[in-house]
Amino acid sequence: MPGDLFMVIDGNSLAHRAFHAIPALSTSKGVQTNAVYGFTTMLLKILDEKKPGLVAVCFDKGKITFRHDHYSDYKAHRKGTPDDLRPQFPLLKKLLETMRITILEEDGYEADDLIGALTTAAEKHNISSVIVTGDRDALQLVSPLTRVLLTKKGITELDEYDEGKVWEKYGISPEQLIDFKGLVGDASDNIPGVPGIGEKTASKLIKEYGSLEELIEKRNDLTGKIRAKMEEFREQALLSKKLATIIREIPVAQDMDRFRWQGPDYAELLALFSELEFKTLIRSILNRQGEGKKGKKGVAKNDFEVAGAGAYTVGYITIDDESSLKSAAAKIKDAAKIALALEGDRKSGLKAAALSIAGNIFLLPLEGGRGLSRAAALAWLKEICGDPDFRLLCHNAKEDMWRLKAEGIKLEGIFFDTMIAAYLLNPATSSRELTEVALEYLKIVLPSGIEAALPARAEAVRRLHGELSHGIEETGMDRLYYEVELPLVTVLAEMEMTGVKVDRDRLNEMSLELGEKIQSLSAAIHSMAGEEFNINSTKQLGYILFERLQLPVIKRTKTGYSTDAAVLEELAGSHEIVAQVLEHRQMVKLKSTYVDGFSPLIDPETGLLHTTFHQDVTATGRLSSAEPNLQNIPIKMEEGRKIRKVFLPRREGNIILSADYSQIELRILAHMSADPLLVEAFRKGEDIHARTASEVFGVRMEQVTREMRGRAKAVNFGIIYGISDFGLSRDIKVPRREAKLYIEGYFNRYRGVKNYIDRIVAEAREKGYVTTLLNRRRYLPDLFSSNHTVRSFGERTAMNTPIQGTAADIIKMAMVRIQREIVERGLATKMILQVHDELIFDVPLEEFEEMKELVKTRMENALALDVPLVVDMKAGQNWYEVKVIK
DNA sequence: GTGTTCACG
DNA sequence: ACGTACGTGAACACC
Repeated sequence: MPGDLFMVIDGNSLAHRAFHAIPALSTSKGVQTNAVYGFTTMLLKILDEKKPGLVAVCFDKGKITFRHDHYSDYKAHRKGTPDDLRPQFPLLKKLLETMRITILEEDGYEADDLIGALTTAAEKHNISSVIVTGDRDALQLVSPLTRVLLTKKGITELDEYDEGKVWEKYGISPEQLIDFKGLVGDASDNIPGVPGIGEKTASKLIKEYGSLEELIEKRNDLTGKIRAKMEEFREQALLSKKLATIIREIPVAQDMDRFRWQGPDYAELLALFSELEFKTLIRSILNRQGEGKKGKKGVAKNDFEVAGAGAYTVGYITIDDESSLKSAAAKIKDAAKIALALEGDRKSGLKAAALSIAGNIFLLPLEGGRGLSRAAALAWLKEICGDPDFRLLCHNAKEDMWRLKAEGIKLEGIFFDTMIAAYLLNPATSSRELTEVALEYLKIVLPSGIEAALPARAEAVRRLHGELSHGIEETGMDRLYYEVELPLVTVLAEMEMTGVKVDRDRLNEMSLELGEKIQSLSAAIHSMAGEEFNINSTKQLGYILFERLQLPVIKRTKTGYSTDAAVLEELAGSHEIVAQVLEHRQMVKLKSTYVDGFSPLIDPETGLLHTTFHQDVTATGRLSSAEPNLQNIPIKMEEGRKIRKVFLPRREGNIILSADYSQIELRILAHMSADPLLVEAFRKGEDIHARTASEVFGVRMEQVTREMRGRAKAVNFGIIYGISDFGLSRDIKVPRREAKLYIEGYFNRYRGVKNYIDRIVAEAREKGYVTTLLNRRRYLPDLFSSNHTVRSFGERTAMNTPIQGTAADIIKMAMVRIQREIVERGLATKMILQVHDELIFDVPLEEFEEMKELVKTRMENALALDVPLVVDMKAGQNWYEVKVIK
């Protein structure tokens, strides 16, 4: 047994440390896990580093220890365990159980004392120990056989102390640390020590006299104040030393063998990590386990799954000649479903395809060099992908459509998209990469880089279909999935591929103009500042404004001065430089993000801009747009709005048609809350903000001023976002008390809305999630946070998501139907953009009247609510010129 | 990679 | 007592 290292861990200390080091973290169902997570990472790391043969974790047990018998105020000032930490202790114990690590706790003793007893026992057996803790008191246990690993910053940095290091750091021996503490005391444990003696003096005295007892005995040698203190407080000093001393004579740990560590029960550990949603940890464990396994001869074998108790391998057949193609084709033809995985990017074309059916996985290489030509392989792939009668399973089918487009293949039979399904099941998770989804739902780690990776992906997609389709039905999202999201995939692909025509000449002109404007603004700003600096740097700008020019600091960020637009507007009166900076900011934004940002993304052949719509990003169900983002093209400010002039119809004579829902979110609120006033206003077709003003300010509609209407409008927005008086007051620039009155006034008049908000939050708390009209779901773990700010955020999300999400449901339904109708009628019109509540079409002149009617009707009737949906139609020669049409 | 700012609905 | 409206993507500076 000697030679083995004994690792003794202070469970309480590390749990607290982990709790504070890891920001709030919880499972999708709201179970707090930050301390468990931090503890686990730390534990795995040190076990891996030290590879101990024996391990024990000690916990405090029972509130009263022998130290209270001696001193009733012991630890009186220490705060109790935080509410969010306490429930994590059972999880920690469960973790240690699955790690097969022995837990030690004894009534009436602190973890410290147990640790002391254990290491002392180990020393008797001549076993080296290492103590892991965040508590410096453990340093007194350091000896030739015992070291201490002390947590430094965070959870991963540890300092190792042996005797030499203690001497170096404190100038005294480990045993003398308790004498030292007898003098100095410890505020956190409420150990008094000797008042007036600090670290410096204590250190000097102990070095000179060797121990506290010796010092007290020879106190007459001392002089002045210290002598008087030692006389007066000598009992207190001795008591302090006793309190600080770790008791080593607890009758535990005679049999060291009970701490022998055999390594974790991996199956149980994976199950626990899965329950706690520790995905990174699952992956690292699976990776570690999967090392060193190789395939067999003949059928290529690939161990991409290591789940639970046993490894699981999957073989695949490479299609590399006419005969293997023929036999594969025969099997594929009869397959009920075919999972597809493609390799290659949008530009360079396909490199390989993998197909998985029940019983067989095929790899189809497409880079030649084998007994099958690329053309023959692609021809077969086209037979499968181009035939709507096959039931194809994909992960991110839209991306596959782009990959296949490069080979002239249109993907037809999309039967299931695992990425979209995973999104609906939990839209809040950070990534929908196949690797992540497979890990979560199949508990497998997909290989990467090797040839076998693609067959593994196809098989994962096939298996995921089973899991996810089940989940979609169980959560009542089948209609949303099969009738909205899945058909939308092809609609979005069509939109992306169509692209938007851009006026490159105008773009270049704008770039030059903006460049000149920025130049002259820069010169003016630099001369007013009296020096050259980078205006784009908030740090440098902050220095100029608040230090050099001494302007008042309005707001701070966590790293320095805030210079955002709100701050600058407030400073605009103080110095003429400020307005110039604001304008400079605006121009730089327009030039870099839009004008110059587009250029590299425009297809040089066609002059088309192809955005990517992401269907799996937002937590609410909205789409997002990227590379470039065409959902945030300026409109509010005239200078920016001009950018819209570069967006043209794709052919001369075509027209841009824009259709946007009027007040869709407030209408949804009216429907969901059934508030009589709100419903009535919409049914009558009233000006909703004016009506709100009339209700809140208690005046007749005719008496509503512009200002009143503006404020009411802000209140209406606020209601949707989860209003606070603070936010409203900031937005409309009235005192907070006044904002508060508006909100109260609103809820007084619109009782139905108030009830709806209360109801939705209560329901969310009960179920852990909220839903939209089409049953789209969002889990809200924040609702159960003990942090007030986080919890309030959860509550606002609870009320906003059903509204924003239902609006997303509605426009998505409209898109699917409009696209279907365009195809059925054989129209040449193209849907080109969606901007949350707006659809934009590129319409040939001869289809204009038909499309106007079609779009308006389909959008307004996408979903029947208790209030009408109203769509405003605009048209023009470019996106800037669009004007309201009847 | 993070923080700040700002464009949109 | 707390910090503050919901949802995005992109550019830039700076570590």
